[in-house]
Amino acid sequence: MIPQSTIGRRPAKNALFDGFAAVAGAMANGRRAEIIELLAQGERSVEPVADAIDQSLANTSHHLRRLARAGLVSTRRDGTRIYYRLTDERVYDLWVTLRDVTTRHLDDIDRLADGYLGNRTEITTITRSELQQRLQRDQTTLIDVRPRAEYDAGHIPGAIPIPPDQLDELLPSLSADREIVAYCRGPYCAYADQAVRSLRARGRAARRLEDGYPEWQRSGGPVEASFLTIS
Amino acid sequence: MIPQSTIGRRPAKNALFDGFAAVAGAMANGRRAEIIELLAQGERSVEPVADAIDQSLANTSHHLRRLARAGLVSTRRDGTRIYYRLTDERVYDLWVTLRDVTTRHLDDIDRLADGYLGNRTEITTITRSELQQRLQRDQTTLIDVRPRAEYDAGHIPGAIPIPPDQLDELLPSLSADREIVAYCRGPYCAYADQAVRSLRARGRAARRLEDGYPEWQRSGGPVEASFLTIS
DNA sequence: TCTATTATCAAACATTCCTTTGAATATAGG
DNA sequence: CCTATATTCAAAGGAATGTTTGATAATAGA
Repeated sequence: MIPQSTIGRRPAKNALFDGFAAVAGAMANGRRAEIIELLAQGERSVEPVADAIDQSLANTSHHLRRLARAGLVSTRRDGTRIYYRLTDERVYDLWVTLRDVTTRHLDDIDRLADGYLGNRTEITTITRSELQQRLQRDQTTLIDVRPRAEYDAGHIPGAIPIPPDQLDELLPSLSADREIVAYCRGPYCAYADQAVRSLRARGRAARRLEDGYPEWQRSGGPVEASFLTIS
Repeated sequence: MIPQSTIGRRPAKNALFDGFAAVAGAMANGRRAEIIELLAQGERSVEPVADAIDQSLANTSHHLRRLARAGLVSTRRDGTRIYYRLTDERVYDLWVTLRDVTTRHLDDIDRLADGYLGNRTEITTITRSELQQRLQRDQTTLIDVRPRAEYDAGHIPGAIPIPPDQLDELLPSLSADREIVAYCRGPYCAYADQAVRSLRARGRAARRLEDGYPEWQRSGGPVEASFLTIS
């Protein structure tokens, strides 16, 4: 029995650690986790968020409010719209660390990821540094398969916008003499996998960039932007 | 209305993000947060953990189990005891990042910390690098105010063990000609503050090390250990 | 002022989570 | 085998959480 120096201060200690737990609790819901991943792409108003997570407006508003109360997201009003964004880079760090720890230690996560993204053994990746080299030597066609608004808000220089709803239309128009690299929102974003599968089915050499655009940006890679916000 | 490319795969996407949320949920309880902070000091069996968080054995076992299911802690059996530890360094990173984000963004956290630790304006801190310099020049008396078993399991070279339950006995015996620096388990550990207050009340010059022992160790500072485990 | 749009609030139900209680399991040692 | 120790299991009540529904605020523009 270790002597308790917290005697009498237990309620205060509880309250302090409940504070940390409250922030963890804000991330402890799958839909809110999706929201964080989405807002890492750039600020959004409520409706696009609700669409992305397939939830009602009221429920989405509720989730956003909970994230805001924990300090993870901040808001800005413009006319009748309220835009939500991650409060700062550290919040993104927290999300990436959570994603990373989960990937390493939760036994089921590979099975779950395969369930969502399909078997990924055929999807080979290219590292950020290798991509940068190949781009400099003009050896690679780079495509950005995120929705157009996200491309406009910021993309890797030289990337061709191929929005997910126009994959079938635009993929055949890519020149056939070079390898293609696709990127999207992050390691658990389905768009790039979809593009790579489609290209390989046509006999083209295609890989996906490791992780996605936010990771590229954060690791100091060059970016090009026109500062649009979504909806 | 943005077109939904997740149509039909919504259950799989839900399951994937629920996986991330499950790990966040494992941290989303004040008592479990305390457990993580405690296990960052070294492995423990169930009873010392239950003591530290002032909870019943059954409930503590339940919390540890939940952390284990999320992959955040691992176990090892030795005779009748089962020792719990953080699974790896990344789990500690996750906890530190959560602590950091909470400190920055949760409005109440300063008030809560003051409630537990008292007004900290009088507790000045010293950085790790400054401490290292002063130790090399023999300008500082360094005291480790964690429980003895934690000192034995690893401490900063040259630190004098002053367990929290012997503060009043041992503090007067410290030589009076040098500044004293105290450290303990981390930024929200009360022992070092308690020691600094007590010393300053006696007219001694005293500061606390920023953060605590795990942060010192992790940032590459030298350590000395005798590899004991706690009960 | 009136209307349309965007977002939040309030109430209600079902679900999950936390804690306590008492019983059960696993190991060590006599 | 029997007992003591350390830990987990199972059940139950109360609290917190997630979702839906319908009503309520706040702004822009006619």
